[in-house]
Amino acid sequence: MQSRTPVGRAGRPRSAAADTAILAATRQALVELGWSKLTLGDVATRAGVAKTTLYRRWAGKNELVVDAVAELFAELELPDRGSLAADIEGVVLQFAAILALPEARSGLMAVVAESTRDEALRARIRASIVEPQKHLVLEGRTRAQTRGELPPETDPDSSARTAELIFDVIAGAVVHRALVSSEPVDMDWSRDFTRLLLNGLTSPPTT
Amino acid sequence: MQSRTPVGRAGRPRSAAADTAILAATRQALVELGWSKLTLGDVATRAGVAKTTLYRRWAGKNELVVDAVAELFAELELPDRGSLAADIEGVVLQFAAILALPEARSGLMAVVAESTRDEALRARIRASIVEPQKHLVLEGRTRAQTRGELPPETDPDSSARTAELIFDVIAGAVVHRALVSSEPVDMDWSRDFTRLLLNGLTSPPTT
Amino acid sequence: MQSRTPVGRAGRPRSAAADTAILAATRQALVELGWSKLTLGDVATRAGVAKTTLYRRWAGKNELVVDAVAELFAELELPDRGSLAADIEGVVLQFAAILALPEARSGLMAVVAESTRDEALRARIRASIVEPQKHLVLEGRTRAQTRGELPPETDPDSSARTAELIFDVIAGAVVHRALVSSEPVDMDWSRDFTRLLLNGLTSPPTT
Amino acid sequence: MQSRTPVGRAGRPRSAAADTAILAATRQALVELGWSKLTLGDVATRAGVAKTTLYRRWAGKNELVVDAVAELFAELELPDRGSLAADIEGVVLQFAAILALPEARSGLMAVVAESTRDEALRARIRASIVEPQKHLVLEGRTRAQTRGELPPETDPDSSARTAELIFDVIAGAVVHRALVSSEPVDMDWSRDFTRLLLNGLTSPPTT
DNA sequence: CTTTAACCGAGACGGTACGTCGCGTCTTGTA
DNA sequence: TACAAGACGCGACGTACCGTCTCGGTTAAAG
Repeated sequence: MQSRTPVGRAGRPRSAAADTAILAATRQALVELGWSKLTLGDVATRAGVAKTTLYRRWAGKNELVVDAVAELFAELELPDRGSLAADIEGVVLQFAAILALPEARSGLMAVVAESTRDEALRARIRASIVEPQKHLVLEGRTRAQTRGELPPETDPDSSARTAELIFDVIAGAVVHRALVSSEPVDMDWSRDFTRLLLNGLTSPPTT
Repeated sequence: MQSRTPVGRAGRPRSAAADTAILAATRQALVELGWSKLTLGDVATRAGVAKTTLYRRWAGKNELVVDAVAELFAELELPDRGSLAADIEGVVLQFAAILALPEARSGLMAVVAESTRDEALRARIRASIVEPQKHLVLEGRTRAQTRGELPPETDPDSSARTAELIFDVIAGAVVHRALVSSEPVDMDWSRDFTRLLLNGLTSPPTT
Repeated sequence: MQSRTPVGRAGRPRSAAADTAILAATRQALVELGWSKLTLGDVATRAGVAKTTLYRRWAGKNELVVDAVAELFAELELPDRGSLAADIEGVVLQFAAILALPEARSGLMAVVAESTRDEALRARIRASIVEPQKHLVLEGRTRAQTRGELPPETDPDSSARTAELIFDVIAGAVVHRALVSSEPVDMDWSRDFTRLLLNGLTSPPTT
Repeated sequence: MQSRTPVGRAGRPRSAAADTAILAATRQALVELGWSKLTLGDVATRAGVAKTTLYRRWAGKNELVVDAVAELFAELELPDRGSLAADIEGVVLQFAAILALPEARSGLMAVVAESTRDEALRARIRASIVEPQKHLVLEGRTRAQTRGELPPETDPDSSARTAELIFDVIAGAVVHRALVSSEPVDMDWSRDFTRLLLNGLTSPPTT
């Protein structure tokens, strides 16, 4: 009757626990059902939450799955294994381990597919999942330069372009091997791939 | 493609025109609506065909879209441009041109996503879309060996493994650049990528 | 592919049994739940029918309940009990018996309430429920005139107006007694009411 | 009307203005939306009040609307127009005028419909809306007896029964004419009805 | 040149999920 | 203790597609 909202917050605050429960439930549903049979009603039930609560926080299935999958990739890091080749092999295997998780396989490609017609979704995927991994390439290069395995950068523009290129090559090759060719990304493949990346086609493999 | 009226059977044969019309309608719907909003009822209407006719020939949306998209990739070939580098750049640009088509972008990734939980679908995608392109790698290598740009094969096992690896690297990198990073696969990128593939990281680009 | 719809009917015809089952299920739900807790989903389940089938045939809850209730009133008739007074008493008791059914009580008033803001619904109620009963008044009057209990009509306009008036008085009084005052419409009340209707207030009851 | 802060209670007292604002908002919403589309959240907003405040005072939509509608009928009275017939015609027209208000039409029948399955609601309607009007019948009869238009009462039981009967006949007929037959309750109809009520069917109208 | 079996269009059917809306309750901070 | 604000669990809404099932009508190869 008198009102006058004095400052920022009014009303009951959103439950922080709900977010956690919903994202976990989403991953569980991805494992059991896969992307296309996952329903938001089912996720809500698993999370012990009402469907409306879910819709209040995410615009739809796509956005929800992006967030759920992003948490899986957040743990990637670049351990120092002593040489550039060993560092690359290590990160390739880590990446492959994540792609072996059903919740990642099913969810990741589906949102990428959806993003071909939705610029906002594409941006969200890049911001939440892809960009945060690019530091791996930059760190790896800096470390290799420190070791003297790679020459220092001269042209900053070329430097950035090359980093992007390497990222696309590594990420693309691993994803294609794992999800399209459907063959294992194991230590053998990782070694072959790394040798190709470092030496190129014209320096023949020395198997 | 998938049906063919059984031999020596009485009764009215299936309309051949229907197959063509349905696949064309599917691609048109992919362009206008994208995978997730494409409905089989709508495809049937566009094709001037009853829903039953469609279901008599395809098991579902996934199988239909695989066939519709496969026809897009069937036209890829390896023109002889005089050098291994030029051949690779050429095929990369051709591949990118197909991935620029909305019906390919939207459909391809979606069926790959679905295939993460459906072995039969995965096999169908490989048989219809992926495997037919591998000859590009084999032809390119043979041609390069003839030219003396690459040494001849010694170990047949290593030879096959390397071909698979190169295929995953090329296809994966282009797809990742085009659909995930969402950056253009143009002549510049194609040249950078080919140089990396041929020379490797440790032979620095000479831009 | 060839088509040319030759004549009237195409496609699978609607199930006649479904209509019957749906209306019966509606009345059962009215008995158990009442108007406001009746849901179309529940009616569909009771009828062993999909919700879509129900919506294909009725625009909404209102229209459905009108049809379901109309069948209850369809059985009203005017038995010849020998005198105008006896005839009126008989029809009043019949009417009251229907209003004693929970499915009639709950449904009838609710759709009348809804109809106060929906001209189409109001017309449907009149056409399906109300108008079909007016012949009771006309038959009763004709019969009474034949018996010499009432004078023959002179002015056709006045005749119609009076019939409408009598209908409103009888129907209104019984409904009000049963549903608003919530008192029994039994033989005593029926007799009192009939005496008032025939003799008026100024000819005092001779109880 | 229904609440009243308990005596001798600590804490902030309930706002009296809120009750008024809520009931007015309810009537306004009945006019604009009708019973079935009226929502308590909307009423609260219109009244400038939180939903909790509303629920603290009324159990639900039914109770709220009964109170809102009751205020409309509270103003009915029996002006002395000189004769029994004129008095009846006057009260009939007054009653009809209220039933012409959208907030009364829509609200009244709806709560009556709801009351068919809710004894407490039925009692509330009678206590708040119906019973307070019965004095009109009693006053009218007394006045007519004073004038000599009607004989004095002899049997108190019969007297009460007749008053109830007349009330049901008048209220029922007017409601049926206005809401079901959906015809105007104007001076002509009022005169016809009054003549029938006073003289009965067998004393033919002298139009 | 007729069978006759499979085809075809249309569209109704039993389902499932959608995304929204209102309910009545609760949890905040402020008065 | 009341109050405004608004999140919450719940359940129904009406719609859209799914994949299946009648229908009546057609069409080409087999008899």
